[in-house]
Amino acid sequence: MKISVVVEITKLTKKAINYYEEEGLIKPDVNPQNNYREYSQSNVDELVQISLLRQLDVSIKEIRDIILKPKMLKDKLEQHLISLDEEINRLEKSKNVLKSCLNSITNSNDGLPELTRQLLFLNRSLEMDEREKEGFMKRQIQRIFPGNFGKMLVINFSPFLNAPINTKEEEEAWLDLVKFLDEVESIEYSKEMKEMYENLTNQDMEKYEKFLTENVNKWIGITDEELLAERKQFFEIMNRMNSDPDMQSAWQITSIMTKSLKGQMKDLGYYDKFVENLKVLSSDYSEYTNTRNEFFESLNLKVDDKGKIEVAEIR
DNA sequence: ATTCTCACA
DNA sequence: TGTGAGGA
Repeated sequence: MKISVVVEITKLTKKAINYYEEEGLIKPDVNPQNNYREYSQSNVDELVQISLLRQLDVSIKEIRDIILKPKMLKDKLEQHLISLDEEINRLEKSKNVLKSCLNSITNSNDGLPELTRQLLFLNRSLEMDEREKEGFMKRQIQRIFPGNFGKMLVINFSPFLNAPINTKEEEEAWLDLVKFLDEVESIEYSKEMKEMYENLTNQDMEKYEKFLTENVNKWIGITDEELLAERKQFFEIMNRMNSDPDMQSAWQITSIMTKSLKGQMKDLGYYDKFVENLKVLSSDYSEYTNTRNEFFESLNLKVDDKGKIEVAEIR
């Protein structure tokens, strides 16, 4: 049969059929009179097979190998599956990077230079190893929250900043986090806030760090009994504070200040971008912060305007 | 109608 | 990895 009927059967184009012959995938007879090809049924069968493999994105070279050595079929297809997976990963990565760029690029009209800057930055962030990531985050936290407050945050997060990135979700979270850290401006503390935190001494910070490193593990995988003990201890402390007027006023001041700081941090996107993404990146942090939040919610604390802490119920 | 070659993406 | 133009 001539090429036009083969086109009908196989749904391939003439161009493709000619090309496959040129590449040595089929060998139709040639009419010496006019150089027209005479395609046999087996030629057509081969073309159908080629067409199917091409739709699966198997390369001409691989198809040729398979035809030459049919034993290679399984091997080649397995190999091809792997390369498709790699391709998918590559595309997913591009997708994530692009998605991250897109949000911030829409409202800023800096155009191409800004996009390039972000692409460069995000791509580099994906190549960081755990050590670099940790360093990057600590530096940025310090930049956004200058002074002792930032130091305390770094201490807070240190145990959770070195989580490896394995899944797509984690990569997406990481990119979102990097973008947040990159574009957010550093915070302006209120005067009182500044005073309070800058009055902290190095010893204070060391104490805080010691306290925290000892406490982090306690909250991960905590048992019900331990939770109950924690509860009791907490109420005791609260009661002691309530009976001490100095403590009360101090508590009142800090509670007012942290409230306004929390609002500032929320406006920055600290909770939505930083905390949420870190939860995705570090299951330890997710568990730590969730159990702690549950714990404090379960206490049902209220601080009245005199700085007295209302303890809902003690069980 | 088909093939060939070349330039092009 | 093909496609399109254009001549034979």
